[in-house]
Amino acid sequence: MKILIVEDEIELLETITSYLKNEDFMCEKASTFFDAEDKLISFKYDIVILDITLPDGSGIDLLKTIKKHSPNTGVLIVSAKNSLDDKLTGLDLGADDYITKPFHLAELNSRINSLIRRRKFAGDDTIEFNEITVFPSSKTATVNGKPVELTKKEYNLLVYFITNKNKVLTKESIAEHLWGDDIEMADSYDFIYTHMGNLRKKLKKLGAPNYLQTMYGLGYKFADK
Amino acid sequence: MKILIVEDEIELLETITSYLKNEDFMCEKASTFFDAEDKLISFKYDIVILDITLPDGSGIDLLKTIKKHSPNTGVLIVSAKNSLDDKLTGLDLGADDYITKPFHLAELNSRINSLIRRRKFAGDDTIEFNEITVFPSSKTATVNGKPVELTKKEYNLLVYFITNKNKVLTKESIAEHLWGDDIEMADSYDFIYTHMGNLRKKLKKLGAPNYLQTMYGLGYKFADK
DNA sequence: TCTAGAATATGAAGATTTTAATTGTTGAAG
DNA sequence: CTTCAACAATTAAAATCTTCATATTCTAGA
Repeated sequence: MKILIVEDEIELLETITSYLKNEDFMCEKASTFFDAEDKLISFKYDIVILDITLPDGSGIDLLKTIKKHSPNTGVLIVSAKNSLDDKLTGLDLGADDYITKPFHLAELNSRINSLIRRRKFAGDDTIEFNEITVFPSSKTATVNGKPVELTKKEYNLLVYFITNKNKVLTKESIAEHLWGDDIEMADSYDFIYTHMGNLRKKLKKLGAPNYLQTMYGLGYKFADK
Repeated sequence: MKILIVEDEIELLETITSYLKNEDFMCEKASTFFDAEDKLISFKYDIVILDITLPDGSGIDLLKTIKKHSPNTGVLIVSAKNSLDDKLTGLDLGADDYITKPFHLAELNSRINSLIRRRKFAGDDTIEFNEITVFPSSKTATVNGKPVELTKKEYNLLVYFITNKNKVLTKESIAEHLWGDDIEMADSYDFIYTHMGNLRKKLKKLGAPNYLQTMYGLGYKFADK
């Protein structure tokens, strides 16, 4: 998933970039109109985060350029302006979403993810970890090239772990992520043990090491060794 | 669900109010600091939508008043300012969420709903339609006072219909609302027929009329007659 | 090191959800 | 007024998810 971030405030540009890199996106930066235009014509991006208030040109023109050269690229407009007109103009011209400064990075992240979902960019993309490969477009996965028969919950569990590799995930966060509103928190979470067991069993059967490590009293971690 | 809207821009105040009334919230308005303070002390609200930039007093002080008199009230701060400081101050002082002008009414609505979910305000609240009563706090429902044994999907289905009574809901929107990411759109939606049938059967068994009307080729409508 | 209690794992039963096949219904076109 | 095809309902079976009872593992503290 390749993202171009167009933002003239250097500090904010760096903040966003390092945050999104940490979320496992491939990021490139552009801090001027011409830099952005150049990169947009030369390379293909899945998503462009576009500040429309640039000092040396209008972001709206960049939006037109994007839609002309690669109509499948998703555009998330960032603006400090309070004008509703900007918002509407942007959305009319084909932007996919709009976020007003200041914003929390978490919100930016969630908008990017909802954009990915809506547009099904996932089509071109795979998520990998050693011998395991996940294909979001078809919601399937393979181990050493052999397909794993995963149920919906197991698939979601695997994706959640693989996209948060090397991080300890608590049962609470797993429950929140996979079940959301449907689950009353502070319940027993017993079912997670079951799903973990089933997922481990299926991955093991196809020859993957047990990456799903139990961190006693803390949660689980998906990692090597 | 009782909501107080504190906003000095009269036009916006009216817009928000009529929108939220249409979403079946009980709304009251306050356009000045003193009006708001008066109402906050005299009545109990589940949620306060609070513009912190009032001409005759600081919204931050109102926030303190709210937290002092009724700590369980949820507060959604509205601000035109771009300052991150305001946001943090507000959240530190006990606000539950923050939205920057300008915003779409749909976004306001979704934030209110997520606030309701998080705080479990639903505890005090019921949703009713003739002989049917839904208790969000326990995720249960009754018909003529007799409990209906509903599964999770059936419960969600009933809530979605009853909170959108008299509106035609397409199979697509039902699928999106109940299954969200977990479902690939443009699928068959066959399972909705099954769930509809099961829900109808259970409601009928307890003596409720068939409110779940089929709108051939369009979807379903939950309504009288 | 040993032990008790908490945390996690496992397997099978029970409940729910989804699929699939069949039957019934609707409304537009002839 | 028919016919036909799309839409919807119904039912049973299959798959999945959750619960429950039991077993195992882990860790802090004796």
